[in-house]
Amino acid sequence: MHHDGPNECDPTVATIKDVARLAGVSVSTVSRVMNESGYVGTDTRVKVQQAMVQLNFSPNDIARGLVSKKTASIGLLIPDVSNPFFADIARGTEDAAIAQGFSVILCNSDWQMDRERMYLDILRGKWVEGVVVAGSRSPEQVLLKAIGDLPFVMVDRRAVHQGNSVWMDNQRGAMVATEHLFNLGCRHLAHITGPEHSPSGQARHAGFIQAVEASASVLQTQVMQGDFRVDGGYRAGLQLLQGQQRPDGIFAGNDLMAIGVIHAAQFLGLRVPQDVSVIGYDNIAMAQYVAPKLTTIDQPGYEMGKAAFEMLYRQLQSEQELSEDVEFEPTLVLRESTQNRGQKR
Amino acid sequence: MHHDGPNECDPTVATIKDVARLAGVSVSTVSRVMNESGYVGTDTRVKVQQAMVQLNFSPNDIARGLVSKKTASIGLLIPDVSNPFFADIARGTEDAAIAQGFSVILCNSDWQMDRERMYLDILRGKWVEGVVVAGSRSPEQVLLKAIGDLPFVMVDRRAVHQGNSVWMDNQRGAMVATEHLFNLGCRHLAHITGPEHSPSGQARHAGFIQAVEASASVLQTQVMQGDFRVDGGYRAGLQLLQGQQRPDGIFAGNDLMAIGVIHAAQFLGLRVPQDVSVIGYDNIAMAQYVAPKLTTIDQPGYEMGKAAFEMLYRQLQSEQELSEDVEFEPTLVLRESTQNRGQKR
DNA sequence: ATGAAAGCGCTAACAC
DNA sequence: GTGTTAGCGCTTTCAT
Repeated sequence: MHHDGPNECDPTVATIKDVARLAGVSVSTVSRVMNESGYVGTDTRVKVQQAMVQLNFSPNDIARGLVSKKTASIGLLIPDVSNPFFADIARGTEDAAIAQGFSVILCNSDWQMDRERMYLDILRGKWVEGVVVAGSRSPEQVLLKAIGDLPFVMVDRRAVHQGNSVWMDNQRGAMVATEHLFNLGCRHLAHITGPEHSPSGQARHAGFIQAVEASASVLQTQVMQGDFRVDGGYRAGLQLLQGQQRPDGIFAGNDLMAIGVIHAAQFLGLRVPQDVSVIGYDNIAMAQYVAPKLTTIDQPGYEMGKAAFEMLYRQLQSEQELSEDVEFEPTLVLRESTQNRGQKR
Repeated sequence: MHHDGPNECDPTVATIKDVARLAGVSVSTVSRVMNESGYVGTDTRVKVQQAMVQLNFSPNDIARGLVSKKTASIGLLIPDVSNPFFADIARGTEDAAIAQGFSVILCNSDWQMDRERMYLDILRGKWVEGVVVAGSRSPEQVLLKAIGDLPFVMVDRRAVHQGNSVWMDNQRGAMVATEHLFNLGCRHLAHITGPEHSPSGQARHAGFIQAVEASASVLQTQVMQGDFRVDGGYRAGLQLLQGQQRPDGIFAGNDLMAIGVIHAAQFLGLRVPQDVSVIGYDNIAMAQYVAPKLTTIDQPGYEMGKAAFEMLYRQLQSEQELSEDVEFEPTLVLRESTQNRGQKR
């Protein structure tokens, strides 16, 4: 028999059995004291607890999960953690999760549907209790199908059929941005969109259009396709700023592209904001460190991630699938890249 | 009996038993076909596979892990994902992990030892197969004790007693940075350090000192305490630049502080690099978008994270604890924030 | 108040 | 080739 004596210093981890043996009780009693379930005599409890510390016992969550079907872990499916916005979401989600004793499994999909599907399958196999999906650009039906019966909450995108998403009204945020430009006296507005299938990009585009149409004065407008990256903003900015009708106000679909636009302007010898105002979207950390400091619409990634987990957690507790969507307000962050038309400096 | 008929559309997930029943074979046969272990007749294999797809079967990794002691998951213990450097590490680690079918559990410690300890305990309970620890500032002995017998690799810090760390020679990188300043003709050098207990900060400080001492010409030098954040760099920069002996070259312990220094200089009406050259460390994405673009020492977070997982994986395969440390070369990234003393522009 | 025993979903000898 | 059986570490009735 290969029984290790309980006081032997063995390299293998102590199990509930070892504790039981050492304490001279049954495994169920040990189980009771760890879970504080059922009645246990004070003296036995003490004996067991001593045995636990003596053996440096820590329960095997895997075995526990097998029985209870609870793993105290969730999946976080995002396009890319090295994108600051998603990194913030990740941090918010993880903070909220650990506060409830949950762990989060990180999955980077790079916006690819097949990777999302793959991760979802893996997560299911690991019996995560739910999943936070952020920034997906996949068609809703396909995505929902891949999620299957996993409890989930969606971030940065509104799920049409569900009451479980955390989002911002990107359209309204875009309107705020556009109106800001208009209020500054800009009359020739341009917008640089996100990549083609980005829901948030589309919403922002729609907001730009809506704000422009709502405005009384006739405006000239241009729209250019971007990609949410500095380079795309730079290229679009170059084209816009060299065109026949140079815009006096540019709303870039996100901060990265706004930074690209500013570079383009500087390359062309144009001054921001004197010659052209530029506003971004997201309010990434970098926005306050570039020159000129970027005016933008704030998108609170950390809070959104936090809210997402909390929403998921509520779902898990109550067994009811739908709760109320959480909506964040887009707020204008005024900095140096926009200024009143004609204002000197 | 609550047996669900195999063709009934039940909400509960199919198990290996259900597959076995549907295919009319035993569970071990099913197990054999999923694991491609042992002999299975072609016809039986087909039957089983059909049953699997029909039931949309996917094996329960929890149960599997209970038996095999393998969970195909690791922990990633970092201070903060919203720090771009660690986000890059996270991405690199995750990419390398998923390539081997491993999942990574994200843990943010905020540099706090007790959080590190807490996460390590949780990870142990979840039976992760190993852990990648990056950026810790805890005393080595304490940290190693908390890690216990978990296989691990350390990133951004060299473990004294182990042969399992991925790191950069920060001291040498700092020497490169300092020498660059010196070669540019700077004669009054200043260094802004990281927070007190940061190993990388200390190494960079040491490198600065060493480079200065190695230089033949007598130099004036100053060292100021920083905190690795923009604000700390700003404050230190202000003090340095307003002092009696204004430095003509500043080596900031990281890029964030370098950006702070540049802001301080601009606030004081000083030009960078004409009046003072500034060099950072890390080469974060932001470095190329600030004005002037930051000269810095590159630290390849993504590659380091990738290397870390691969090293851990090798360890797990070979059962041997020690392999060779992986060392990355610090490389100078020349941009606009440094220039030859006296050079006009 | 405590123990015995069944079983979570799967793997791995060991039989046949 | 395929089935039987005994666990993995734990929870949970059900007795006692």
